[in-house]
Amino acid sequence: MLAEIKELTPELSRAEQRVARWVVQHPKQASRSTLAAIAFECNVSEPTVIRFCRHIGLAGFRDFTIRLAEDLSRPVSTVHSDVNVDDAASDAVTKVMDASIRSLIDMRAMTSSLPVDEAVTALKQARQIAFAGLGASGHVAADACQKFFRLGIPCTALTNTPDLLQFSGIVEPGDVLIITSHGGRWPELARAAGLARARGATVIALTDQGSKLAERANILFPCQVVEDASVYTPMSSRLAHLALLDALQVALALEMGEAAIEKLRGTRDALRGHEYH
Amino acid sequence: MLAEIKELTPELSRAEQRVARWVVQHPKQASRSTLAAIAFECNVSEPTVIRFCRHIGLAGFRDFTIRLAEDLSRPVSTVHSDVNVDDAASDAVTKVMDASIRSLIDMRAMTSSLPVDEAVTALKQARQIAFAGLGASGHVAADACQKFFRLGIPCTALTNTPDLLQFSGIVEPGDVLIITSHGGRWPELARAAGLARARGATVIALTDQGSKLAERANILFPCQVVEDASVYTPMSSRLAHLALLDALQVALALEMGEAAIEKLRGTRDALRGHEYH
DNA sequence: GAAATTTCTGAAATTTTACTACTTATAGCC
DNA sequence: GGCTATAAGTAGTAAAATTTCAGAAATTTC
Repeated sequence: MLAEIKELTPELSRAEQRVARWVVQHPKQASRSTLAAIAFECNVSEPTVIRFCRHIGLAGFRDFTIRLAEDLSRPVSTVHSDVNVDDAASDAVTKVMDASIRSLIDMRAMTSSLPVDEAVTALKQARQIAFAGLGASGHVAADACQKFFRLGIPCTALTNTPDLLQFSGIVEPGDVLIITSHGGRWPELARAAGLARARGATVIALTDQGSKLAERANILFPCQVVEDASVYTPMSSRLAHLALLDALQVALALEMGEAAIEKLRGTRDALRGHEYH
Repeated sequence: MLAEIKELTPELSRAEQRVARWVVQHPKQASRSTLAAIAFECNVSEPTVIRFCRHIGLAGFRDFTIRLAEDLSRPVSTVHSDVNVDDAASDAVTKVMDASIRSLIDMRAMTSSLPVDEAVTALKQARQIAFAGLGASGHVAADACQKFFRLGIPCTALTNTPDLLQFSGIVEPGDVLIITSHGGRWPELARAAGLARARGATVIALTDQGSKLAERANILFPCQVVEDASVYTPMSSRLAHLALLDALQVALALEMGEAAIEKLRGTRDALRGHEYH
């Protein structure tokens, strides 16, 4: 419906165009405002707002608010997702959430083409697993580390360059190094991947397909990088990485069978007593 | 929301129950009716209908129609499929991804009822912001800390109990403490929230609605806890928390205006030279 | 089992909100 | 420039939501 309003805007009269523009920019607010409030916000009279509603094919203002409310909570994709300077706080929140959801959906769409089995096989045989990432990806690495460690596998998180490089200089064949990077552009990551691989470790990369890091990895989980449209754009890819690592952990646990279940139960029970005291 | 109404029905008075039942049976009609029409249909008086709206936690009848309309156009949450021992690795991956997506969608569906504006107002005035979380939520806290720090606001991440408790003993009025917790069951978190609040800080909690922590927070972002069906179930709520904090950061940046943009550009430019060398 | 207290419910009044009728302003055209 | 047509606003009206309050039901207490 917002798209429709945008489309019809040129055909409306001046004052009504003002209403149309405001509504498109503050859809959430619009759906909850009163007629008078919108008229005030747009500097037009109340009848103008009603005429606007009629012109876009609705019965009246009452109808308008309900339709808009329905529209706003419809499955994603309807609204354009770039955050705008004029957005009300709650509109921005919705847009950011939508972007996050989209990035997960995109990743899900590719699951069938991902090298899940290869990765699980490598992880199952690993003597130890290291998770590397810098900046925001560092948190992904740390989170994943904690996740996999609960399977009873020795795990480390490497979230700075010196640690990572040192680690890649001492890995042994069979060790697995999982490197997470948004764009794969940090040269140290590619270097570490090269070193680790040369020493016989398996390098798994979650990064952009065309990057140097991607080239040097044994197993690649490609993640298309969405170019930052504005300074506001948060790095939604990191959510996709987290979700993918969650999924890999579960897949690995299944592959490990009873052993994994026992470990997972162990971690859970250890916390339980503490939780309620 | 309809589910919620059903659940609350027994607690309502007789006349209000009639309204509740009618609404559940004619949700679409209810969303487009007037107060008088519904009162007539249910054979109750108009105030009764309003009281019904208030009892289910809404502001009034106006609020009711909009919420209902939003609710009705939401995609019905399909059955969440638990990971099965017999699943092939790639099936498991898909299921876990689906669960992650669902948890984000659920959160997105609630955005309209979240106290975004209150939170942004508090954050804008904050002298400093602290992000607290234990275990997996610790990574969420650390990630959020890094995000908000880029706006030029003094930020800390508190990911263990001693740090958190000490911090809550020295906060000053105007400071904001954001506590993230899956179930809100760790008693230390509630204690810290109480201490911080007593000292005049604003406590924002991302946690389960019924928890002690939730009670003690100034501002609550409720996150329904999905009971762990099996040991495999990963904590998807953490993704929702991350996405929500992303969204809050963007909302805050918008509210801060030019100042925020300048800071964000600054952080970006500082990295740029390094990225390609 | 009656009195007292609480809770519930609806009638009527009040306020707010959406909508209409009519008037004034504006822009286009001969 | 004056006429026409359309746009926008003022003021008023009907309708809808909300509040107040008093009577009715239910519950508790003695």
